[in-house]
Amino acid sequence: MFFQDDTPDLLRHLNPQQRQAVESNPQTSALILAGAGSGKTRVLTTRIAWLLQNAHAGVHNIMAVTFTNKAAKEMNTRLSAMLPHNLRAMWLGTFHGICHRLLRLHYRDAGLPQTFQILDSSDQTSIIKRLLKQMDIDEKILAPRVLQGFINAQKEAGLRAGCLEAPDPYTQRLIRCYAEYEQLCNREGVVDFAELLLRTYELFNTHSALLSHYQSRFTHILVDEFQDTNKLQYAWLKLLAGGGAAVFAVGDDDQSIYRFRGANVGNMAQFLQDFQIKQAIKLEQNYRSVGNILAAANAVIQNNSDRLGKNLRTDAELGDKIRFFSAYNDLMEAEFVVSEIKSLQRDGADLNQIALLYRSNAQSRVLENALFQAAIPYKIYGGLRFYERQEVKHALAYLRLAVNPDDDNALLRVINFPPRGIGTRTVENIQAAAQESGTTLFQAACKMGKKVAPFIELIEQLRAQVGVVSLPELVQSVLDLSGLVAHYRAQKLIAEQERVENLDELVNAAIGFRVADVQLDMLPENLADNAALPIIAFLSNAALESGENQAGRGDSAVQMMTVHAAKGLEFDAVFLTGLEEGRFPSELSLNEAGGLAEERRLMYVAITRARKRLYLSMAQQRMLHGQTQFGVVSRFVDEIPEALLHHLSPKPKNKNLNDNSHLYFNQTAPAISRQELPREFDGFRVGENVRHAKFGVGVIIDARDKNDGSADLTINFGVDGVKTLNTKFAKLDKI
DNA sequence: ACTACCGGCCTTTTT
DNA sequence: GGCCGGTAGT
Repeated sequence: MFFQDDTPDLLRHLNPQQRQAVESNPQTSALILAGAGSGKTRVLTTRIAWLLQNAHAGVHNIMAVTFTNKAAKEMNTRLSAMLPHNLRAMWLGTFHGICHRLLRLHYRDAGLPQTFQILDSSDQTSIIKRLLKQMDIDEKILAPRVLQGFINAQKEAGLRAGCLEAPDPYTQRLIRCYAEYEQLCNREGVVDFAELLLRTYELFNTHSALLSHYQSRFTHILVDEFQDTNKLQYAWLKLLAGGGAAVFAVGDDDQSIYRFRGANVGNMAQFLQDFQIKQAIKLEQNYRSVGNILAAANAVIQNNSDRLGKNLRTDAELGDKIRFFSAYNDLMEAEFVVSEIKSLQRDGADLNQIALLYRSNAQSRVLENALFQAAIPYKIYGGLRFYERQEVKHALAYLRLAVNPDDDNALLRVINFPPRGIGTRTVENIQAAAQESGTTLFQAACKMGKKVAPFIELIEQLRAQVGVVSLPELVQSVLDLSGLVAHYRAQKLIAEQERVENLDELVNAAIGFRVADVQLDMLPENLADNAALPIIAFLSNAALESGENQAGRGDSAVQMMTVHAAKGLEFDAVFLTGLEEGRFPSELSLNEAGGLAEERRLMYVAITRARKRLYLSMAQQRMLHGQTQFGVVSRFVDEIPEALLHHLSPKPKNKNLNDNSHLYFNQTAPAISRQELPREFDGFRVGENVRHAKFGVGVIIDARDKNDGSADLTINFGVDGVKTLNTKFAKLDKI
């Protein structure tokens, strides 16, 4: 064993905290609390390089786990640039990707068919709908999404239907459905996302030789975004590291924003305890944002209790103040954003470096419209991704049937698409026959006679090509023989022609697909004998990867996305819109325990995306879901020290108003002035702002005449909540 | 069997 | 305001 003497090189660009993290004891576990913009990925990758260079581990001893494919790719790229090693033997991937790999390798021990397929969320939804129909349960009584949430939550808690019990009939029914769902998936050879993890966990638990093999192989496990792990992922990790592996976990409790899908911040404290870590290492030096922005972020997040405790600092200059704008309505808010972007553009800003953020996707439309009108290029993230498009899913369903005709979900998807005269009645007959004989739909359909014969014939034709022709050729066959392309081509709408292009793109994806890229060191004897291997790999990849949404990256465009989607990204200028009570923080989150704290972390994530400039804006009136909503400023804006804020005012046309003057309410409202004024209730109108001695400023959201000349006003006071006050008793001032 | 229209619904999102 | 699901009509 020899030690390379270039270690200092590797560490030269690290600050003392980062260096302490990278050089922490290679034999023990560590928790790195990495604040936003503190060089988290750099520490993670440098740690791996350091372990290798100092021979603390070989490439094959390392497992690096991330949450997204993007993060995994990023890490792979950085490592390849840093190291002379061949990284093939290192396991680097998402939790789901790694579990998938383990299940493919040990499918027999895991009790799965070799050709098992992965369900994405929408596949899971349709299975559940089918299940409810089969069990004769009204969707109005038990919503599919409720059942889906229940099943996923149970799996994430590590619980099978068989070990669940409930006193109340409602939960009992949920459990029955869960049990039925498990059977259905097993029969069809499909596995949902949570199942990938749970199966692997159970596989390890029941096959001790297998577990100890991997325990002794992976002596170093590194985990990114540790605050996002759920209970099952943590248990999985603990099990795998149980042989004494050193776990290097990097995370930021202040950026935990996925509790709603099972992420458990408590895992960080649990980890410190379970792995006997004396103290977490904190990275508190921020390299991203100017001083004022960082100060605002720190001020907001300080309102949360139960933090592990961390305060970011920077050596950067203070920079501009944070600009705040209160618009009369959502249209004017969008107008404001447009004019500021134009001004940034005049100053030579790169549009790619401008982000337009919002709490929920529904808010994007008005903003998009305004940008479009102003001819400012924009790119919206978070729409449908490639493999989620219906035409692509249709094509993949045929492909699935070619590998496994027992995939009922895939069969139902395309048995009559494109339309071939197999209606609901016929499908019901097939389903009844299948249930009767306990077979899959395909098996039942084969005995149905001439109505479905052409479809069966089509599937058989595709099956016959498996292993005979190449993957891209098979995809092409699917498109031709199924009539999918012909169907879309026959449509007049331009949107349908785009679908043809997407299907062509699918063939390209198949051409570019390398099995080796996905299933790195799958044991040859396991699958090499199976002619369906390339197709299975291609389908699994489609489900796990769902397709990059990054096309058109080259042209310069304003980046539009939800705050969630912005996590991990950074921009020179950030517009954070819709800062109203009820929107951000979201009304729905306020009802649940810990909901407000999570919204505040979301606000913290949003603020810390900005490098140089941050704009905050709100709309006093907003059209949402077809009705006008009235809003007061978000409490999160109030949590930012006044000294950091610069209030901008709406500028009435042809008037030169002092920018430092106070906010103008209702001064200019071109979009609204066309409307009639709302009815008066004892001198007040719905939508107006009022001031109350105790509750402060609020907005009237509803009014009701009493018969004595007074009126009951329902007023939203923001932080102080919604109150109903009578004009005769409450002292209310119009403002 | 298929299409066209009406009514209810609505966080956040990755795998 | 837009999507999905159910229903009525061809």
